[in-house]
Amino acid sequence: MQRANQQKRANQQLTVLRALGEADGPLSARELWSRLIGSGKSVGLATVYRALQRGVEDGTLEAVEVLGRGVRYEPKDREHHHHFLCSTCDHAFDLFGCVEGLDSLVPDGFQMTGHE
Amino acid sequence: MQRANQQKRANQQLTVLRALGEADGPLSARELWSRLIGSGKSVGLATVYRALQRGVEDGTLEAVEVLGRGVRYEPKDREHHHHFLCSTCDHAFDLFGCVEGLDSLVPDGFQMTGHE
DNA sequence: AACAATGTGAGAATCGATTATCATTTCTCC
DNA sequence: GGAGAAATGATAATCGATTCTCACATTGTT
Repeated sequence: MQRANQQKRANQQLTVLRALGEADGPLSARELWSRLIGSGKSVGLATVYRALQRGVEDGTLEAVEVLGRGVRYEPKDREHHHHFLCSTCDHAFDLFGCVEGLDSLVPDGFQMTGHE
Repeated sequence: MQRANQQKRANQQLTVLRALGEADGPLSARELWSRLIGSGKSVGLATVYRALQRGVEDGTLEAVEVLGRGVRYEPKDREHHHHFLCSTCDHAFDLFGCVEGLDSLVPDGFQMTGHE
């Protein structure tokens, strides 16, 4: 029996999603996991993946691609925005607002359904 | 000794780079390889990787990231442009021209060095 | 031709990211 | 409190992409 030095572990999913919601940009599964561990929360990487996966399934989260750094996740309730990657700290941040002139670039025969 | 049914194989690197140059957009190593094989050219996947790698090293090629589809390569001599992914055929095409209004989105404290 | 340097192909090995497995633990509902 | 469902963590397995290895082919040089 050992429990004393083991912190209470309940509904880790919420813990995970909450941490993601507090981030200033999209996080990868591993980044999110690191933050959790770093802040003293004890969760397994697998649980983080599960939480993210469900989040995407039920539409709470959105998976976005940040350049060559793989998939990252963020709450879907944020308004339309983009991201930028800081070349100094290598972290992806939210970038609110949007560019213009995209429509005019679309070649004939194609129809734009969205942009990232 | 077997040679008859084996096509002449010389400077495959050139064959690879030429094929890439004829593409209408950036190609991944595998895509490029498939095209070569498909068009009757016999090259090894490893050779394609080597050709791309050297191309990037000597500045002939540029590695670009296309959404969640991994790294793709294209000749570096093409003027500044972007890409779009056809959701029907799942192929990445070149998109000439550029968007506007990016500068104004950059938060204070950051400096934009480029965009993709 | 002979030798050394380089190029090539096929497949094994590696590397990261993600998923699957399974023994436990926690929850939910009676 | 107890039974079964769901959640969790540790780690093995998987999957793709890329790199490595190595025997052999090709080219370049005398």
